[in-house]
Amino acid sequence: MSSSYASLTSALKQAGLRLTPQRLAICRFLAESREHPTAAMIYEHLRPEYPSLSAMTVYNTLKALVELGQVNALGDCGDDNVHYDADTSPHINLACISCHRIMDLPAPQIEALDGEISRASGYQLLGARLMFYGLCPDCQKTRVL
Amino acid sequence: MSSSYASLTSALKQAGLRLTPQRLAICRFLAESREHPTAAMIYEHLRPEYPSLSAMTVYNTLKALVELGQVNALGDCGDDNVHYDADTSPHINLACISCHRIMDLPAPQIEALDGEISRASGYQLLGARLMFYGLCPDCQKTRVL
DNA sequence: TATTTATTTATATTTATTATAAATAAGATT
DNA sequence: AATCTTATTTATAATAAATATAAATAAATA
Ligand SMILES: [Mn+2]
Ligand SMILES: [Mn+2]
Ligand SMILES: [Zn+2]
Ligand SMILES: [Zn+2]
Repeated sequence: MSSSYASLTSALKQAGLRLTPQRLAICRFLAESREHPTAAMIYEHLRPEYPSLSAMTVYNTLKALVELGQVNALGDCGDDNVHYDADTSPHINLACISCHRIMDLPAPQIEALDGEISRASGYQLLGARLMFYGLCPDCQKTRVL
Repeated sequence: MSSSYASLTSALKQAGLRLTPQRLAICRFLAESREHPTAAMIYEHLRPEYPSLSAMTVYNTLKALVELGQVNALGDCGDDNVHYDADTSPHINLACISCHRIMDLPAPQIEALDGEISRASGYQLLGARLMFYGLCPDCQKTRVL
């Protein structure tokens, strides 16, 4: 389950940032998307509705949300693009190195890990990005490699 | 425990790639390093010994080792640099978002996860990059934020 | 040794992201 | 409401990591 639209927008507001139409649209897309979008994907998706939208605004808003801990930057999944995840709860991201889709898997074990890692390392944990890589069922069929 | 020098070099050899002095030096550094180096770190470290070394050779060798499954590209840890890990066994990488060091934690639970994920998703798993982010004990003391 | 092939190096190019500054919008003040 | 002030957006330029290209070098083969 992704961070809700409400939690994204209220985090921005609490940080003293204005809830502009552009920022609200970016939050809405992040909250509704299940596809771990890149900055470019967000920009292209919103452009029809906001023709004057600039890529800078997308980058700035993503940066703010990441710094507020509302969004994770997952990094690339073989396509050289940084993918973002509005679901910051501990879960496994499963990326296909062929079609570059990223799906989620619930992982109850991970929640338990958190406490153990803190204890073992002395770290103050702030977030996790758990990526497994492989070939999705579809790509296993079609892939020649 | 990192991939050994021997397994890195024999993987290159088996792939039909020549074991040049530059490639051997890169493998040696990867096998001996515990600091999850970036391409730039490898380049700078080897330059005194190999003054003619080109950054392209570092990028090419890393790319080959990643494609052979001998090295993982962990992605950035808040410093906008891709870090590499010659330890491809399932383990947790714990990155400090302040000093950007990455340490390893053994995680027996992770090995069990692998099978469960395959079963649940139908994916053919090829690797994992497990990053936890936080503040290391040192940075918890000094950090103002 | 000569020939072929792989690799390295040097250089140019690409491209995602960041920086900068002007234009615009919003909020506050009178 | 009109003016002032600040935040935000946009357009543009700059940055820098990674990639592509091609000449130079090294290694393997005949
Ligand atoms: Mn996810
Ligand atoms: Mn590691
Ligand atoms: Zn796929
Ligand atoms: Zn630290």
